[in-house]
Amino acid sequence: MVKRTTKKYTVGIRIWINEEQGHFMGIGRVRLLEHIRETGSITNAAKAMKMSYRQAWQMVEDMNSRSDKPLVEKILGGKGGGGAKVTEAGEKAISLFYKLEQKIEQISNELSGLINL
Amino acid sequence: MVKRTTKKYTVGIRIWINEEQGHFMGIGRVRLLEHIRETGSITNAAKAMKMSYRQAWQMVEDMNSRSDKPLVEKILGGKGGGGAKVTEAGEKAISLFYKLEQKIEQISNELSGLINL
DNA sequence: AACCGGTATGTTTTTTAAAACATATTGAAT
DNA sequence: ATTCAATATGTTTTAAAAAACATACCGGTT
Repeated sequence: MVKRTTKKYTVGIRIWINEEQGHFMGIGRVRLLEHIRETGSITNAAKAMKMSYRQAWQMVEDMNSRSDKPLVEKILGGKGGGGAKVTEAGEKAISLFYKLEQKIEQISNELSGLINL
Repeated sequence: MVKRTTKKYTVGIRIWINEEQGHFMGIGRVRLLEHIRETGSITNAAKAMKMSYRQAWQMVEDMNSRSDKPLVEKILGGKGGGGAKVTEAGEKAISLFYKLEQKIEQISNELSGLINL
């Protein structure tokens, strides 16, 4: 028995991807992309996440305009009024993010073990 | 020449310490502790950081009440009206935080190299 | 050409967090 | 016992972010 602390502490970590202008994509936007993939539209993705369509649309717009290739392809009008789909570049971004997050997750656990308050 | 991306991306990371009830101490509170150490009071620390005394006081209160031993010792009344000083436990928390942050910093750089968007 | 459901975008309202303000309390020093 | 500067705490105001609302546009389908 070496430690005699009463409280239990852990290390919390948040990770995101920065583009030149700053914050580009965090877990929230990744989830949005996934919901777009599932539902086929920004409207329904937003509903599923209980966020406003406006905000969801703006996030997509921001990501698209700041990445080399758009992460979401938007379809205007037509059958069903249109929709949105995650592009190949979008899928790549999603999996990259999870890869990074996974590495961090494990490191977070290691660091928690170092706490000696 | 293997990569041909136009944009440059980096990984951003935030780290903090959780106590059982959740967020306990991040970089903001660490800086507050350091300013208290420098100035000898919550009042002056808050001024130096351009935050309201009220908020600074509440942060100290929160940290003290949730840690085993208080991180800040507050002196009420007396010479100069009183003051505040960082305890041994407080100093320990500060250096632990920086130690964790430093490890993370380096990992952040490594991960940035993995980005291939 | 009328319909439909989603995109696109401006405007207003609500919510929430932070700041600002106000005042009482404390205790050593004079 | 008065003073002083800091702690302690309640109340009000401001500011920023999110949500809500409203409406125009778009283009296959019928």
